[in-house]
Amino acid sequence: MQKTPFDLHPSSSEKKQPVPGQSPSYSDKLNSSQFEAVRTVDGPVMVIAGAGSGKTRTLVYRLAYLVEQGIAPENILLLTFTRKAAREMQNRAANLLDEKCSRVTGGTFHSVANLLLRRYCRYLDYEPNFTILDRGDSEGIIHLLKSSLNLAGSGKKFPSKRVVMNILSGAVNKSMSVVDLMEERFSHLLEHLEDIEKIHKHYVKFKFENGLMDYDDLLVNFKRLLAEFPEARDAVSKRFSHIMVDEYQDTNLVQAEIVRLLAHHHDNVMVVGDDAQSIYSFRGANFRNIMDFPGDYKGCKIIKLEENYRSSQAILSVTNEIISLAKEKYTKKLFSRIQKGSVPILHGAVNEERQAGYVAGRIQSLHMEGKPLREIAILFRSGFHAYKLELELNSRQLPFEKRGGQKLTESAHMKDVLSFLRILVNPLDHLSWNRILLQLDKVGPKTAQRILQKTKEAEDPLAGLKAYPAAKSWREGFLKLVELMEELSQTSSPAASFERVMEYYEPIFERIYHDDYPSRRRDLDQLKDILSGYQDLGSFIDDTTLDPPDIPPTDNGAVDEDRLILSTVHSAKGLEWDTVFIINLAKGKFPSAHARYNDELEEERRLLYVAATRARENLFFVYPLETVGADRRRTPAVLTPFLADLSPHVLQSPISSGLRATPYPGREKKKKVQTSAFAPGSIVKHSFFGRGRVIEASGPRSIDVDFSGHGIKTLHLDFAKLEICDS
DNA sequence: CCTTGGAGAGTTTTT
DNA sequence: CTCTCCAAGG
Repeated sequence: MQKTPFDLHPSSSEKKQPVPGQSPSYSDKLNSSQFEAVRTVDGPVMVIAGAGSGKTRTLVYRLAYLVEQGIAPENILLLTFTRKAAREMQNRAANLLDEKCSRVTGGTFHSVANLLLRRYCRYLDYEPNFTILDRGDSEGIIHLLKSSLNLAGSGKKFPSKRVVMNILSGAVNKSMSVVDLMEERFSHLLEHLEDIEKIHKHYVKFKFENGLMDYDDLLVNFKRLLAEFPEARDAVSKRFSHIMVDEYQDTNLVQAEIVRLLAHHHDNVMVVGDDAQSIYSFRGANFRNIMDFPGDYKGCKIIKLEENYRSSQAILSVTNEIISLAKEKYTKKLFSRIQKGSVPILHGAVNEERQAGYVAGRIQSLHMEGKPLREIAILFRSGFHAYKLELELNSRQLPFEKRGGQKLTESAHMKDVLSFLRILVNPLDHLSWNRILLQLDKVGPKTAQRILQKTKEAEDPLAGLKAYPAAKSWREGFLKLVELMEELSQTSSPAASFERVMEYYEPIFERIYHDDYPSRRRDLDQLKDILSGYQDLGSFIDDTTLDPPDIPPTDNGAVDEDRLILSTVHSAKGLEWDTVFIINLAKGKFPSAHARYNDELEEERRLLYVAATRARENLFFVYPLETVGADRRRTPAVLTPFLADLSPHVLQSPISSGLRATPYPGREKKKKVQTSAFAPGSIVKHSFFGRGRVIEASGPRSIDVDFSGHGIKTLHLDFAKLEICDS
């Protein structure tokens, strides 16, 4: 695994001269807006870059341009959404100009925060060997706290660790207090407010005492470092004279503040983004950041990129319509000069099996016409939506690769192994210790806690562990563990440690996962391969949480096999294919049934926009007319409202296939409820909020309703299940 | 206090 | 389906 160089104190004797003769001819390769963005070196710039408008190209050329202007690559900071994106841009800039470009500091906010915190965290009373927690780890701590605080009782319907984490993390990412967030989004759980606050307090304490940081801490602590310790801020911010931020619409408030602090001395910041593609608000992303940028940076230059170089005009006609119904946006209209390709197709299949059959069939004919499979993608809202399709593709022997969803290091057996390695780096990590102790037969949560309590009191943890009076029933296993830990403290190379851990873990592994350990073993082998690329255990551990590898496709030895891509829309961001299928475009699936509030539905709309703008030539919208719920009950499905009202000419809808359940004439405006049906003051009933009183129409298709106990909600008539009650 | 089996529930998206 | 929770047995 190629690591990004990140030396904070580079030898300052770096040559800063442009390489003659190698300069790319910028103005030939860029349109005028792009060129303008590239050559603006100093001062704040905001680039509003529509989908496919050459955003990455602009960033890459600007990177090269800055270096050519004599700015040392080490002084440039490139913040991107994924580490892969950063790497790609660095490489492309290096190809364009000079190898030096790959020495630019690049990565996600989280990875950059991590690298700097490793160096400066002593200001915050953290030791530099802190461990980063992933989502599952955080929930594990919540679970421990729930039991130790006696909140897990059977009678109490206390929210699950997952929900608790949603609340705690949501509060950080939205820069809100727990109370405020709960009142706004979790009002049905307000009765547990006190206990949740209590868990919160202990959670923060636990992390601090054990040298742990979760994803949110990386950002928050980084911000604190910059805001509260001028010495550290000056050191860091002087280091980066020029900052570029990609996907700015998906940053949250904390991240925006980090940028503000980093640019404190010079304001040399370029942010690039597209408000229409903001799809991470569940993680606290706030496209207000992009709206507010010009106000926060005096003299900001705004540049819009509106020419699309990716998709045919036929595709853009649909996507422009989809997004035109959005509530709030920077107005821009994308256009394209690409005329090839046909009008996008809307297809309703009788059920999900037929939907899968339709997609697979279409793909087979495209493939037969000579289209490589890797140029075709199938996109969906959630990972499990592709389940039936995967079966179908398997039975037709169409090779595919699924992206998004479960990560390699998220499964239990992987966490088991990683726990040992984590402890080697950070012996205070009691979450990992706990996990290891629970692997012992006859040791459960209570015993594990007692052992840990003793170790904590001891001066030397390992000696403390060794001295613990083990009960007969589990003594044997315990001694093996002690032996392992003693030996591990002697080993030096990560690979050797791993070997030794596996030797110990193997029998435990087979006992714990006796049902299916053979299939899990593949993952462990995979982990070994990845580890072999590292010299330093610490950075390996970091990467398993900051850049967790996807579960690799199960190919039969063929490395470069031509494969279809199956992906969630989120994971497809920034990518493009000749042909794109978007499946399960039915109400309750896309938009997700979880999106209830108006702003959540707006985000679902943008999500569909992102999905559709991935296509270059061919675009298929597919939906089933019937779905099967969790209880195997078949329920009729309806086309997603985002596509229901588009102009007839932008979509091709093959009625001839005879699959359209509701014939056109019948489904005119008649079925749609108008806002006028809800007079202010009338009483309505909502499936989730109960009874409420209508206040007013807040938009063409939405009304504000006051629900006792839930407050005032804005409801969209196309989505909300509302009944009018006689008052 | 631990294990185990069975029933139940709840399923987004990612760093 | 897959985790999670619970109750009974050891």
